[in-house]
Amino acid sequence: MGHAATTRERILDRGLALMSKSGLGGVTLGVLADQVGMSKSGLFAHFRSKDEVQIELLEYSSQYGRPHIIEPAMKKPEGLPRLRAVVRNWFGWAPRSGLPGGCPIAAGMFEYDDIESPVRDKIAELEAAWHVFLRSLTQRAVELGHLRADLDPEQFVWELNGIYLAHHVSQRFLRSPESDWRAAAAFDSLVERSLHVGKPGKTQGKIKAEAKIGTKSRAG
Amino acid sequence: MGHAATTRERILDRGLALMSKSGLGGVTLGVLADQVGMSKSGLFAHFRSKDEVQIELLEYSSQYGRPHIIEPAMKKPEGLPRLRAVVRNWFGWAPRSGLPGGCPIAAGMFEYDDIESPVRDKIAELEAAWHVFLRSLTQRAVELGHLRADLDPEQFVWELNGIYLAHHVSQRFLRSPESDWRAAAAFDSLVERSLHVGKPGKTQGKIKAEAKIGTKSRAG
DNA sequence: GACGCTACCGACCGATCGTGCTATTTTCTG
DNA sequence: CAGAAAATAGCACGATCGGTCGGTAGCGTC
Repeated sequence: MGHAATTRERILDRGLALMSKSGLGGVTLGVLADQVGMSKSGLFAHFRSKDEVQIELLEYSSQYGRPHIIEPAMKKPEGLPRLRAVVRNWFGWAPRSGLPGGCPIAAGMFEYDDIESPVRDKIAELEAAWHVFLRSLTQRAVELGHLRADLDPEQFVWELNGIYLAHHVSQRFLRSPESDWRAAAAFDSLVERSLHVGKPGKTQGKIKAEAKIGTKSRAG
Repeated sequence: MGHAATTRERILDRGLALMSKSGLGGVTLGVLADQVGMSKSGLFAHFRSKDEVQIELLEYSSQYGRPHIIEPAMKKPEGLPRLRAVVRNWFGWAPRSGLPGGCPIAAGMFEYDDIESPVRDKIAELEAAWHVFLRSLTQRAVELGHLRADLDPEQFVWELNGIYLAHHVSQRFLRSPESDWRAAAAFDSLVERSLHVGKPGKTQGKIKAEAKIGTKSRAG
């Protein structure tokens, strides 16, 4: 597969833009073929089904994001700096990388939350992989003492994901000019309270207890 | 519009379930008519267009949620207790209220982030109203001294919305059994750091600076 | 020059989409 | 019971959906 930069790539390129703009459901064989400038059947000959088009498109978008999000951050020192860099590149990566619509995977998680299909499985796979990656970064920051030792990396990533989604909505749906710095502020706040062991006030004590219980019940 | 119950309500009822399960785009005149048990044209006579069906469905879902989310919380004392109660009722309200699929408005925000249409406007309207409501609750909690005076209610609600979205994804897409307590923990953490005036350490100063930079660099 | 292979096209399928127009049935009113 | 009015159904339209099929133009190979 050295440099198969042929038609298939042209299809995926166009499809990526289309998916970003119109969502996964908006990627239609007819419309996509039109965008690429070939007949529907000509395009279809490259794939076994529409599902396959969508799945490859999702994979492609994931690969497409990597050099924009992960790679530049990998030059930063391990631990918190690298985590910060990844997050900075992550938030709003899609429009910044030439995808006019938002992150296709984020949109897909809402579009396919009930529909059972291989496309859904693909989204879940990508999401899980990204989740694991973020958690490993977080865990490394804990190991290096950048984040406090008793931090629950799972919870950290969970809340981080919330900030990302809020940013997505704030930017793409509400079109708020505040979204960037709101997200940055939220993230910094998340980091800040993950730095050192905070004074365990009564409220926090209760939280910890709840968290522990939950953690235990799922430990298996 | 006194008590025009009957068919229109039956349509909206069925439509609400359908919308929750299949998303806004899944609400199709044919399918909906089938669900209601009448002909497509018979159903269509009650509305001027499909857009109107969707818009009324969104409004209906908003009204539908109110007694499950807001009203029981209004019995709680003003300020933080009431805010807590609303949030507790808010997270996961849809499945808890008989909507098998998730919150239709949340899903709609991702589905219609690029499509310009009156449906989009309706979602934006509902979202804005909810946002205002949450902010007023937060502000009241500040006024009563339950939350710290220098808290930015806007940012509070912004982050709260992130937790809600993360919960939606965690529950509906990932189907994680953890979602409920993860969300509760995140919310408690958000409240906890909004209680008292945190020491404005050097880190926080740096945060502000970065946020400013980020905003500027992307402003173009 | 006949062959097979790949890439692509145009036409077409049955289904469903939103949406009109015209009955027909049901219900309300006098 | 008549007749108006409202509710519902029947039907057809153009468009689009995912997908199939038969065909053909270009190409390297014997």
